[in-house]
Amino acid sequence: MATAARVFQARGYDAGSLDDVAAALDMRKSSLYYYVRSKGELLHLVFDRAITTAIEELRTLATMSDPAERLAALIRHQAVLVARNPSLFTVFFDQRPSLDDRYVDDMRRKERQYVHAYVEAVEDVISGGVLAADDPRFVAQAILGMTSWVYKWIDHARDDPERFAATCVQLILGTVERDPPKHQANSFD
Amino acid sequence: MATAARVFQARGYDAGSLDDVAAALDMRKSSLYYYVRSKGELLHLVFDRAITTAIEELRTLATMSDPAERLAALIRHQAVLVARNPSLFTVFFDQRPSLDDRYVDDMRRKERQYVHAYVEAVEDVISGGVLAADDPRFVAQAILGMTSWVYKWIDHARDDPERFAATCVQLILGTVERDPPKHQANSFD
DNA sequence: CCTACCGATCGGTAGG
DNA sequence: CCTACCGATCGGTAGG
Repeated sequence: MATAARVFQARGYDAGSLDDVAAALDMRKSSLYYYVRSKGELLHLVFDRAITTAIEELRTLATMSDPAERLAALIRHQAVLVARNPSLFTVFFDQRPSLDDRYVDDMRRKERQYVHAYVEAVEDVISGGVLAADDPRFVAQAILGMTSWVYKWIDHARDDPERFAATCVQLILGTVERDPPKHQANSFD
Repeated sequence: MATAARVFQARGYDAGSLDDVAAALDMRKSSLYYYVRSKGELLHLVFDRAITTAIEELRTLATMSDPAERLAALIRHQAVLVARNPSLFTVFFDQRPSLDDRYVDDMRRKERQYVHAYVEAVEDVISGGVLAADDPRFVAQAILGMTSWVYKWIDHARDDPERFAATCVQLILGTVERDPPKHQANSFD
């Protein structure tokens, strides 16, 4: 899946052939069919890995009681997760039109649930008075955009995911980070 | 170009065939070759339209003297531009791997210049004390992410680009918008 | 996990 | 701007 993600990131889903994926794994194309039924299933496996990883780590964070701390954790979560797995999320975010129709409903459902966690955190922070804004959905999408976008520009030679995450938290919540919590290494790239 | 952008947005560049583009224009595929030399050239035309439109409107905004006002204008510019032309910018942002190698250097040059205008505006606002942050590049990319991301989720039936733009400005600069400036209608979708 | 191969799609051209 | 057509690529299968 990680190899497929890298191939699809570099060439796009259609142009990235199963011959390319197999070559990167030092095998022949037909051998891949021992593991997957079709190229479409392989793409779905990549999508599923992305959304499942994201949701699993989110679940524990969503239980934090202090609204501002919870939102800060969600912001760091998305920035660090995407920054650490650029090829996985490049495919997830940019190859949506190639995903087979039979998977899209499930994917959209999980994504809506994901966005909802951010909307809820934003609402809680707004009612606590830490943040002023009219539309929590706009704020949540702005946050998801500023953090997710990192896969488009991050250069691992110079940019530290944790430092970028801290910048995002500061921009939204206006507080300087003192003791950023440790994130577990969770990279597929 | 607008039709091609819509086809490539819906199906992706490779899966969106010239037969599809031609059908949407009520012609035959071969007729397209009167206007473009190749499918790759058509894609480049879409890319060029996106970056050129973005840069042209940016040029006038970049001359504003007040740093905070200038940054606010840049934020609104990107949010409204992308929100109004989702198919154009979906192709521009997500079909990069399909762009022919001979165009990528030019595109990256223009993009760097574009990002630089945001970095500069952020630096000026920071030295003015309106915003506190260590790395202007992180802040600029965060701003470009929160605004550009709008093409992924905007629903024109319920979401107003200008209102979202105002939310972004408020999140970054913390001031409530009173009299948002009118933007010219500039939509290709 | 391999070699050999088939069939559909699709970018592109000929010629009008 | 059209009809007719070619050739390459590539997902997928047969059979081992």
